[in-house]
Amino acid sequence: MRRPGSPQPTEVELQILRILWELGPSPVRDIHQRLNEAKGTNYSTTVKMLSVMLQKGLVKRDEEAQPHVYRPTLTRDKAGKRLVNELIEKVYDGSAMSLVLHALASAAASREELAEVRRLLDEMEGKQS
Amino acid sequence: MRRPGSPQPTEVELQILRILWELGPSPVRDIHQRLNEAKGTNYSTTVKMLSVMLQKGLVKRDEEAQPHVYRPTLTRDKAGKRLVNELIEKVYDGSAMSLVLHALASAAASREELAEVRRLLDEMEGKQS
DNA sequence: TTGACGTAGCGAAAGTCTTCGCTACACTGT
DNA sequence: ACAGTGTAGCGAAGACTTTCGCTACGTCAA
Repeated sequence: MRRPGSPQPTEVELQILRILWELGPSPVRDIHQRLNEAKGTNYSTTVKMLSVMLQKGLVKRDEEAQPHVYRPTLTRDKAGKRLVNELIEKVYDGSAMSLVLHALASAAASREELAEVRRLLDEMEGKQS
Repeated sequence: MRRPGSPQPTEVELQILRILWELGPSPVRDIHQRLNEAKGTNYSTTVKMLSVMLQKGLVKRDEEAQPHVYRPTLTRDKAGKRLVNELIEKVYDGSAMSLVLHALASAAASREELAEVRRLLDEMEGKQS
């Protein structure tokens, strides 16, 4: 049993969250269109998934609007952070750096992005000493 | 359906892989001891999970040895890389850097580790330009 | 009002993951 | 040979996730 406050999104739920992150608050129709393109999902299924997610607290909806408008309760950043922490915990036994190294290694990073990492690195070193 | 070559380990499977990564090739008994400590699993369950994992190709076993000795087919690094890629794909829409930034941010990194990241960064910039 | 259409929802089926009871086999010491 | 102990495996149950058929309701135009 997962505790109510921190339900890790499942596969399809995550897929729906991604759509919502990209589109912003949307009615079922829009969400469904994307999901259906991606994997041929039936409309009923999309509605059901959203109702499950609503129950889990992964999305909220405005029932005033007609049709209802769904929005994610988690930002992409928050969800990402959770999943990263989980990954670090589960695979790297808590060593975040191993993960960073892997991620860097698999990244085709742009110069700007690398600079960004450097900046963060500087910041961290500053705080630390 | 997952294709046979790349079965993503499930929750418990990952837990068992971690144990194997730590202990090295081991008989069920040793694996079970750890798993049981961690979550009170029944011996039968451990055996079953291993047989499932064997079928999926996540572990191999030496049946000559008595009792049989299990070893992971994936290194921690390989498994980690796969999961990181999956995470990047699923949550960050392919932007590895966002993940790196998150991971860095959630890391209580030592000076040596930060230096290590810098070194890798240098290397990447070198190759790129 | 009536029919067509878009939207919402329930409940059950199908699929996957995890659990374990029970059975069976191999080896050891008596 | 036999009981005791450790090891291996099957198959089914339970939990959770994902799917969708079918029903119902509201709105709009004829």
